[in-house]
Amino acid sequence: MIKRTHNCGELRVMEEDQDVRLNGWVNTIRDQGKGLVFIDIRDRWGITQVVFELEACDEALVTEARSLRREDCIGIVGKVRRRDASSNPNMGTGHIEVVGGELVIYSRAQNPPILPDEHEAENMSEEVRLRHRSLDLRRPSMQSRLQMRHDLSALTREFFHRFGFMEVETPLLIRSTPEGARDFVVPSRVYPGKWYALPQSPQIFKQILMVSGCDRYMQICKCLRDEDPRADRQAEFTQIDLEMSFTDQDEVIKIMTSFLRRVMKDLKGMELGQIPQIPWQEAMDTWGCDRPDLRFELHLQDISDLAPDTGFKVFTSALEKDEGCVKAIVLPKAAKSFTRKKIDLLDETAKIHGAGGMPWVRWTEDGPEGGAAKFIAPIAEALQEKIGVQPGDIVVFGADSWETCVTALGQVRLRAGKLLSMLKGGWRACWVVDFPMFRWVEDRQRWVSEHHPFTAPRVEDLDRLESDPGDVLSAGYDLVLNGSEIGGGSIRIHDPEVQQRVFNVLGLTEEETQEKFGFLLEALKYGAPPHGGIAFGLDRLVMILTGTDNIRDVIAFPKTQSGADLMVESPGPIDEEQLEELRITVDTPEAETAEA
RNA sequence: GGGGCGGUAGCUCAAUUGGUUAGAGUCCCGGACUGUCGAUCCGGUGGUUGCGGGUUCGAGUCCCGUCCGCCUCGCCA
Repeated sequence: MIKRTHNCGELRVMEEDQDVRLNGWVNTIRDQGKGLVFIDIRDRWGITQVVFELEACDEALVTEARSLRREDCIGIVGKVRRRDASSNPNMGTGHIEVVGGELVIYSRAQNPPILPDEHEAENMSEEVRLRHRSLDLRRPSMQSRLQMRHDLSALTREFFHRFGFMEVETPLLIRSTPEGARDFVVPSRVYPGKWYALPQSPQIFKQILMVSGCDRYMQICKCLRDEDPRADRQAEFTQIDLEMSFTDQDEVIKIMTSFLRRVMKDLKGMELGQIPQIPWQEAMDTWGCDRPDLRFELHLQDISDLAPDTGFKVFTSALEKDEGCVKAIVLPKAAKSFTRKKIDLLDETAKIHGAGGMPWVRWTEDGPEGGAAKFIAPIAEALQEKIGVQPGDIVVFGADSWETCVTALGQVRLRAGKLLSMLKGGWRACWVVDFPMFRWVEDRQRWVSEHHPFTAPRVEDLDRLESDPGDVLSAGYDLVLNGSEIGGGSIRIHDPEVQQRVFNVLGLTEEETQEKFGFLLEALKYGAPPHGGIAFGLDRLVMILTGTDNIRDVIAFPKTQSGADLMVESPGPIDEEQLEELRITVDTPEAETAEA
């Protein structure tokens, strides 16, 4: 093997006339005939042009170089030469080339199914890319995403190390607990019929570490939730997880704010401004979403007081509902560019998210026009006054129970923001605070935690925990960047009595809590410090830092939407003996097992 | 579990209303070329139209089922 002196991205005119050795892959071959051939050699750091010519070597070497094919793995020895007239300003190394004097072919490549070529990758089906991931990852853009991920991990460890955090590993094989997402489970061989669960997060372990006196814990850890993936969600994902003792909400927010600032500055050269704190109620009322995208306005405005005067049945019947309301969004100067088709898109968005429809009007010098104009006409003046609509604008309305109304309009807002190209540029973060403690779930006929069952209720709400659970706020907080939730945490319950009361509200009997969470309640008994923490979604943070909207692009070996790894072809079958050893019998329809 | 889009050469795509031997670019193979840089030019190989069934004289195209990928609703404390 040729031991390299440089990588393929670093040679400059400064190294002129130096003898160098490079290792890498053949990116392209430009064969000019019997006496001249150009080879672009690529490694993780870049691409360098190597030239084999009769003036510098014998014919046999040129012939061998001409036999190279894309993705052959090679090493070369040569001399750096300045390229004057023929320089290529598009490449970092474009002002030099290496005149080849020796060539070692480590490994010839069969004709590869896909080429690590950015031009082609733009159109390549993801299925093919995932199946041949080793080749896909050779692409510079994929390499740079992996690099960004590494840079973030390295910065994270360094940052928290300096603040006195200690990285502690927590187990992967734990026990299944109620609440939360569906668990991935692992059968026990030693205890047939019993199962481990893979952690949805190290939540309880990090709390126990606080009880153990670790004081400040952090971990970059895998979390697993057996739920359907999305474009920004994988069943298996990575969290930056941390927990602090003797802390409060303000301190956690302060440290994490400076962490995010540092990330943006070091990795993107961006100064992130002040990060406002927005109460959950305000976020929902104004943005229709608990993770508001502050890069554009299009606020939801309440017009419930004007709605009765319209005589519009959609409005009046909404107001009759429990917590019914009517809200409006002004789309400034949209009248011209918004065709009926775009309005229909917004209407469809509203419907998908639970609204019956989305009334709208176009505003002209003479007031409302089109859509629901005849209903809006009676309140035109008051409405103009209230929401500041101008001629040339479009106004869209939502009318329903509060939750349906704001969430549907919140989605309409996002869609409209995209259609109006308002999402460009900028980094806007906010903290969302004052979350409700519980949410009533109609299907299950019970309260569930908005955050998780270990989140502390606000002290002032403690005595209403049982009497009015829906009204209790928690000491929880989410960090939102450009409309994406990148972190969430809370101050935890450190009083076993309060913890038991919360479990009770969630409908867990004392027996059940003892069985499922006994170890936590036990630990809290022996002097638990006040503590709290947060978990950051590492994958999502890297997505934002690398500007991709596909989480699979920031994970080296991701899974598809049905949880398969197309490269290793997991999940796969296991041997009969393995099943027997685990005392597991499989009961699947024949059709499914026969298929392959 | 529901909705939407898609699956044709190794890769990216085309194929009129159901009609001849399923085409093109690229990759690959062969040839030409001493300054290319998404090299160019000439020639060539390459197909179970995801899979199974049905309708038809005839199916890439129509129907039914199924598998896979992407987006999305539910779900994701």
